[in-house]
Amino acid sequence: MRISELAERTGTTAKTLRFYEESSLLAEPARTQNGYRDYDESAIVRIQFVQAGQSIGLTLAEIRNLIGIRDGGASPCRAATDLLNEHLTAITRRISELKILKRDLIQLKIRASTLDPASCPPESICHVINPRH
Amino acid sequence: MRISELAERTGTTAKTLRFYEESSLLAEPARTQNGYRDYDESAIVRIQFVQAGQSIGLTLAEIRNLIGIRDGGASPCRAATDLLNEHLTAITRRISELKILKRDLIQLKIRASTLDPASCPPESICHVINPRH
DNA sequence: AGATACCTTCCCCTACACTGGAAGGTCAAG
DNA sequence: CTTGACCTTCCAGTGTAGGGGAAGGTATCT
Repeated sequence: MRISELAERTGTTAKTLRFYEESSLLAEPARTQNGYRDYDESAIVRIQFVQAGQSIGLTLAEIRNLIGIRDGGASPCRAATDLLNEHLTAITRRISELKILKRDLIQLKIRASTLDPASCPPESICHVINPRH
Repeated sequence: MRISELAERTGTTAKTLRFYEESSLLAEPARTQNGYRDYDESAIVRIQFVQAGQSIGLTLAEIRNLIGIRDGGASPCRAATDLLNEHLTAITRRISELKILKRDLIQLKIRASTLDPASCPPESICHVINPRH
């Protein structure tokens, strides 16, 4: 199949598929006589793997790494599990950072409602944002 | 004071201060005879405002916008409050996205523990990540 | 023969907040 | 007189995941 059919069947664009190939996420396909890329069905599975990885927050570099392990003949399942754990830790940390930030923003809002804009000293730009002044 | 002193007193770098000036976050300071930047104390307050904005998650573009309103003669307090509300909404949404992602990752981990890496079909790259296969 | 809908490679652009480094000027100490 | 620590401007690169568009080739329909 040609590139735009593959793009349509995987819900992406031809541009993205060329980019994936360039990024070693997708093997170079066969070419027809006239130089067009000619994919077989296995390309679909490969792209779905990339998409599955992205949907759980893996970067293309991490996905490429897993593909590399598989292409090296080994099973990437262990590496994948490690990645999962890393991401879980990072996400958990990120969630608590965001919760703290959210609390701070709410505090700032409460404080802002007690302040009079007219009394905001120009040199501090804005006393809502800059509570030091 | 010279640029490296200002950098030290605000916990940043000379490079960053030049970048802020270039980005219209910091007014062009006076220059000494030899062309060195010569800051007065007001620069410190300005930089603290930028840092206060950053610490609550504002982008430099948003901070520049608030500064622009102040420099236009108005009080940016209203705009700042609007920004606060926007960010609150975005952060709240982001937190729930991350929570969903976290649940998904945990599900994937549980599933992974029931799978045998040896039985992972090579064409699906990794059955931990790609549950379709 | 011409329109159109594909396809190819190539290079640059996006946002974000800086950071690195080159090439050169200035100043005080030893 | 030179060393070292500053300072200046300017250009380019970082990482992420593509997107825009040019210039040109190809296949099909009418």
